[in-house]
Amino acid sequence: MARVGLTTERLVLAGAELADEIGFANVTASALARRFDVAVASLYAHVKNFPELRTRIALLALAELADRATDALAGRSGKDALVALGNVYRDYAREHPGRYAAAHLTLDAEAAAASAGPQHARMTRALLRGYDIAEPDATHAVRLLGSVFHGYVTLEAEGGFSHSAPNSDESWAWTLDALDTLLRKWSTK
Amino acid sequence: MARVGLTTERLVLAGAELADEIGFANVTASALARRFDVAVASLYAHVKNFPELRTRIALLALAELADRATDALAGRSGKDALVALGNVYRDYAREHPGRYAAAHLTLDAEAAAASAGPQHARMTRALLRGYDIAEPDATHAVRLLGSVFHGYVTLEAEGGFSHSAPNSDESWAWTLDALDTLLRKWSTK
DNA sequence: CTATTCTGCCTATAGCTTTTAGGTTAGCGG
DNA sequence: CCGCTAACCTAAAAGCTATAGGCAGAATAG
Repeated sequence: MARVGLTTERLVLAGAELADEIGFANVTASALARRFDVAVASLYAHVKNFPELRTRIALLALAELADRATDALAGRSGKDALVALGNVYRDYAREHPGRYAAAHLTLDAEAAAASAGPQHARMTRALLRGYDIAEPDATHAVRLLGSVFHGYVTLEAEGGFSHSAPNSDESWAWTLDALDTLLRKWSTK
Repeated sequence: MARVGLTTERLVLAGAELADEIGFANVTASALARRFDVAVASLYAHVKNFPELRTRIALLALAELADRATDALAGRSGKDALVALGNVYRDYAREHPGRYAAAHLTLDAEAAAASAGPQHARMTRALLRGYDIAEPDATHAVRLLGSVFHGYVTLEAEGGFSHSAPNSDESWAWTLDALDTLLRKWSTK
């Protein structure tokens, strides 16, 4: 029988695409098998079990996000960097809703440590250097930025901002503006 | 055979409790049937199907949250009200993680309209009256507050803020402080 | 170029879940 | 006490995860 050439990587990537199409919660081993036109049991040669596949998709998403964030921050600082980083998360969530959801799968300790998660915190902290904020305010600010980015993006995805004027792009710009003034206010400069 | 006395309400309530114990995603019709020591098929006399049960749990959570928010806002204004409302969401999410997750289930249009969702937006808007912010800034601010509250609470639940000093309570207080100064700055007063 | 080994994918199977169809019986209204 | 409603049942179909073991295509050794 024609071999399809499955590998763990291809499975994870296909799972990520499937997540974007039908939602991360609906990514099932059988759906994945159907997509490769392969028996479900064949997948188990490449992934230990289904939860493992899900965390691998999460790790992929976190890594892709970290790549984009690294690019976006290169050569920028201050509000420029703030806007760029915020847009990385928002754009990624809109282009790849399933992957974005996967990125917020709760990982066990080892997986979390091996993931690009800590890198995200470091990048946000790096962004704050442009505002010159001392500890412990810097940590608080990292958490605030993470909360706003994640909260805005998920509420937007739920459709929370689409039912009334003004449109979401305006609120997003306003929000980034507000964060910038807030951070400048806390600056020790 | 001894009748247990199932009703839709009891099922939904038990589902909500189950969600808090094992996670909203793990609330299954069979788990619910086991909890009542009843055959699974018996549930279908009280709920049309499983998705309906999930949305009913979501509606319950949204209503409970709205109740708490109403109480919290009564007689308060300004930063006092801001802190009270924020704490409603954070405390609810920590006491009832499964219900909180349920509250962010994406509902179809009719269910969403019939839910307490819009009420939450109205309450946040009411809170802003203490800051006297004109449109369209008020709408932007409603969305910002929603984003911060939801984002902070979910990142905290994921364990994102528990791995390093300062502890989460301090960041939360700092965040509410920051929001207050931000809103006062935008005040037209 | 053949023989052997490895392994990618298979079928079969078991246990769990959701959902439908239809039967039985408890317990109330008359 | 009779009968009706509805609460709960068993049976069964269909889909999902996971394990075990088999076959044949591909890589490798000689």
